[in-house]
Amino acid sequence: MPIATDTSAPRRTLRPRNRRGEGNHLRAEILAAATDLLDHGDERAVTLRAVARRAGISAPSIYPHFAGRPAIVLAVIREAFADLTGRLEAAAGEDAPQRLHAACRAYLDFAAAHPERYRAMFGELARPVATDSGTGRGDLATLGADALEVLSGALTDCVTSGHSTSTDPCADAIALWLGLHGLAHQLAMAHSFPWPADLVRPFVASLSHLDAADDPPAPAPAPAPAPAPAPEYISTTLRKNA
Amino acid sequence: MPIATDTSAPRRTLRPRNRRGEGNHLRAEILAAATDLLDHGDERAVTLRAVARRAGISAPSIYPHFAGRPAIVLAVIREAFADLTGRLEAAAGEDAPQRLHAACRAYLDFAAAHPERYRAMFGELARPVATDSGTGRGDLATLGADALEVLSGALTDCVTSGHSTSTDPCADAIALWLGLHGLAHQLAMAHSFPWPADLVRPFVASLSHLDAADDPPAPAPAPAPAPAPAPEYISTTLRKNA
DNA sequence: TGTACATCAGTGAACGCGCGTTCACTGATGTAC
DNA sequence: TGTACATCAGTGAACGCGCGTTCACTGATGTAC
Repeated sequence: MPIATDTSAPRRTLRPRNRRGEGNHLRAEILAAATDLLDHGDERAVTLRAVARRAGISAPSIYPHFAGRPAIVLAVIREAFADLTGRLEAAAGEDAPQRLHAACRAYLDFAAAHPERYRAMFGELARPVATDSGTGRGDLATLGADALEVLSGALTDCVTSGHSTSTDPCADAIALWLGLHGLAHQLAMAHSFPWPADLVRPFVASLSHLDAADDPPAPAPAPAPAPAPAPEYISTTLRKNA
Repeated sequence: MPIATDTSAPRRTLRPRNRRGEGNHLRAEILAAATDLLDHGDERAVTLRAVARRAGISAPSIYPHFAGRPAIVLAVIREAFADLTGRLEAAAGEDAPQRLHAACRAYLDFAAAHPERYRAMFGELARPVATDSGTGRGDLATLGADALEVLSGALTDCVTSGHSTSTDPCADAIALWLGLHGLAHQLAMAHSFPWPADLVRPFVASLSHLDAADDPPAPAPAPAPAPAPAPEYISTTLRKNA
């Protein structure tokens, strides 16, 4: 069996070449092709040649725009973090708790909509920076911080407006994000979304120490809320311990 | 630049062949070699030929023991889940809350000790089962459930023994595991461990609704506990919002 | 006890493949004169 | 306005590599007689 399996796309179209002076348009197309490959496969599918095929260009045409394969992946990740941060900032609500909830949902929606992308983002963040130094991976941490800061700020707003009883918003912001990350990773794993909203809401509320009065009453506060679309190894355990 | 970078191990030793009838000993050695490669690189480093090199055998010698590369990875993951479950079950304590805390620490220690392994475990769990059906990936979910059930059971014990005020241990077991997973993933990313224990403890206690009286007093309950070894994008955010 | 033989454990060479990267090139297009 | 030219955008062929997998094989070892 050959290594790659995507032999179905020999060349998408006879792509018209950019006009003189607009060569950098190709950079965005390469990035889009790489993101597409990541979303519909996994990180291993993002090879230089596969990206070139997807973009409808020859492989060497990538080099004027990216130093090589790692540079492409890095750019995809960087763009994804910027996208995530933008979505978090765009989350709106009438008051601070609603804004916090909206931001959390935006975070989880992002992970659910682009599971492999989300995994790759934090996977790349995970690698020790020393692997290939000097390629500008340091600012990935900054990008992660930008996204996290939005959440952290929303929680702080809840505290200052009196909607959260958190006595240590500093630590609770960490806890909230850790919880969201666990949940998001879980959402990225379980391809059966949408996830029931009544799992997310109390989870966020609990970690944020939000007043229960701020929450709309849950549709069914039964002891066993029957998490139907949950992945097997969650629902199995629940059934055993319920 | 070539694809793989590990050219430093042409052949470890002239490995003596197993005696007649003991050929299946090699299976364990192959598994150990693959696990070793995973721990010291990433999942992409686990190629069939690299495993063979590490094990000191020729590449075709793997086939009597494993159907191919995916089968090796799958076996590594399966073994890792069994290992994790065993560690959780071995966690001891004088009462239910201590057992729960010990299990949580064992969980996090596992992730911190074998970051790439931990990531690969849940990464493999994440892939849709339909990718290569019939290769026995279904029971991965069962393995995940086994590990989770230990945690879930420990939390239930806390409730029945009156140490947890959780009114919905079913949902809280999910929340606890999600939080742990987020924390574990974070630990797997931040290579600077040991993580401060006073971050984990309140986190677990909060998610488990443990009575505060059960906890030993924190060493320094200052508002800003100065999470020194935290990864940059956490500590940065904290500093900004502190 | 000796010997032929079946089986086991593992090897070495070879295959075709996709990969990353290089090199010299081609044709279009804007610009200087 | 016309024309030579520099530059730009991108190509096609080729390289050496490691990969997964196959095939026929080799030598040791236990076993039947």
